[in-house]
Amino acid sequence: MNTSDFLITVPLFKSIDSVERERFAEAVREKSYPKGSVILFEDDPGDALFIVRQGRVKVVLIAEDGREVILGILGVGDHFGELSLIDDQPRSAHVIAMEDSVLLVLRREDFRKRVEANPTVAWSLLAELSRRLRHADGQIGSLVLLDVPGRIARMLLDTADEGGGPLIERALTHQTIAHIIGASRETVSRAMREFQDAGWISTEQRRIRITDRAALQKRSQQRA
Amino acid sequence: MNTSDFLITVPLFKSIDSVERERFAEAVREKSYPKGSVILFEDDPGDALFIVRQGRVKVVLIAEDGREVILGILGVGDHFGELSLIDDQPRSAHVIAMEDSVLLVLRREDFRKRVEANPTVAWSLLAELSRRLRHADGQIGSLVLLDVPGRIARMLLDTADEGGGPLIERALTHQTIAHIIGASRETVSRAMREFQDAGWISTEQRRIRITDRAALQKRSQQRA
DNA sequence: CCATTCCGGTGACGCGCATCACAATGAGCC
DNA sequence: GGCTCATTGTGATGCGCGTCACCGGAATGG
Repeated sequence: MNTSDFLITVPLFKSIDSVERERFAEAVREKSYPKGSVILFEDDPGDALFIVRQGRVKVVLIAEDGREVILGILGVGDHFGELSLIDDQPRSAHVIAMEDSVLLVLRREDFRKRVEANPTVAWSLLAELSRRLRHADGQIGSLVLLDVPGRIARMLLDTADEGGGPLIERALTHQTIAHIIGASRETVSRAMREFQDAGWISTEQRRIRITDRAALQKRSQQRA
Repeated sequence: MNTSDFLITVPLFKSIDSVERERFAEAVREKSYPKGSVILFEDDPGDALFIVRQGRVKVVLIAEDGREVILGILGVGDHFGELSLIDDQPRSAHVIAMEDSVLLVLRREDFRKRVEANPTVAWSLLAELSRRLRHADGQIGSLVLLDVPGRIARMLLDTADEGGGPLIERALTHQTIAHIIGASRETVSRAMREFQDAGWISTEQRRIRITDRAALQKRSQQRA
């Protein structure tokens, strides 16, 4: 698949016509990152937008002692790095490749030119930032108002929703879930086991099936 | 001060000309809210943008048992409610007047029309959402990576920065700080006392002076 | 100016969860 | 297959902080 055809599948650009899409396609460069490599560092000045063409990356904050929080996991069609292009501030987090990945890179100048020529892209961007802001606020709420099992329940429901059904494929490891919800790996293990014993979920290697949505929903709204 | 003159002072509209500003001024309605009243409810459908003309409001999530998190406190010139206008989703949080307040209300249709006529406003909006997203991500990081004293230190530094000096006027109550950083009132009290005893801050009724910025900075980057 | 509500301070107690420490199973690789 | 590294399961221990309880003082408003 060529770059222009790929861009059709990216929500951010779905509203623009083929001529403009071709312009975007010409402006991007493709770059590969092996698993584990750092794509960009927090506090660096940023002058590019990235679009995931292949693979998966995580957006993380890392404390001095090495503990980390995952702010987001991005897959094919997702993009990151716009913030620095919009407000000229340094990168707000690290981005690391979770698998071997291929990214499209769009430099600030090209980005600005293209967005100015396509006002609808600005609107798509607003919609995307709104989505992320809602999600971030929800995370803050979870962290303060829910205990660890509650946060896990919430996350399972969210993941299932965006997956479209009660079956979660390619489930994240307990360690990764722990980094996302702000807990330890061990606590996640124990909570997931309890959910299984309670009959709320069932797991068969890398897959989680939600068998009692109502129970999880209830658990995700209150502390034990 | 008439509405149009007030709008000059609002960052969101600072880039538009006086003719367009007049149009905005004609499109808004003014509304008063007594202290403690709820301006909008989470999950309600939203079809208006609000601009604070007088007073202070808080954006909050509230759990079933009544516990609350404050996502933000907005003062004169700040605005809220854009998310629902952008993505047509329900309100993501409650907004409550912390003091007697006067708000300007701009309905969806007028908002859309005006923004389409003024592309620069879309850019201002993008910048504002970026700011909030960075802040929200920072909050998530704080909640996961820092203990309560660390979060307080961070908040004091942030507040001092936007105040422009080491003196924080009209400081928030311990209870309010607790709601913002996700802690209990008592723990905030004890931590603030420790900061004082350590000589990092000094407080004289409603005012906090940061006397050892470096110490606070260090404390805000690691756990005890 | 008194009464009521708000605010800050401090002790005691208990629990959720991080942390440490291993064991066991599973997955990728030569 | 056998080796290694990633992943999960589970016990023991300790502590940060929420919660409850109660106090004096400041602010507010009728």
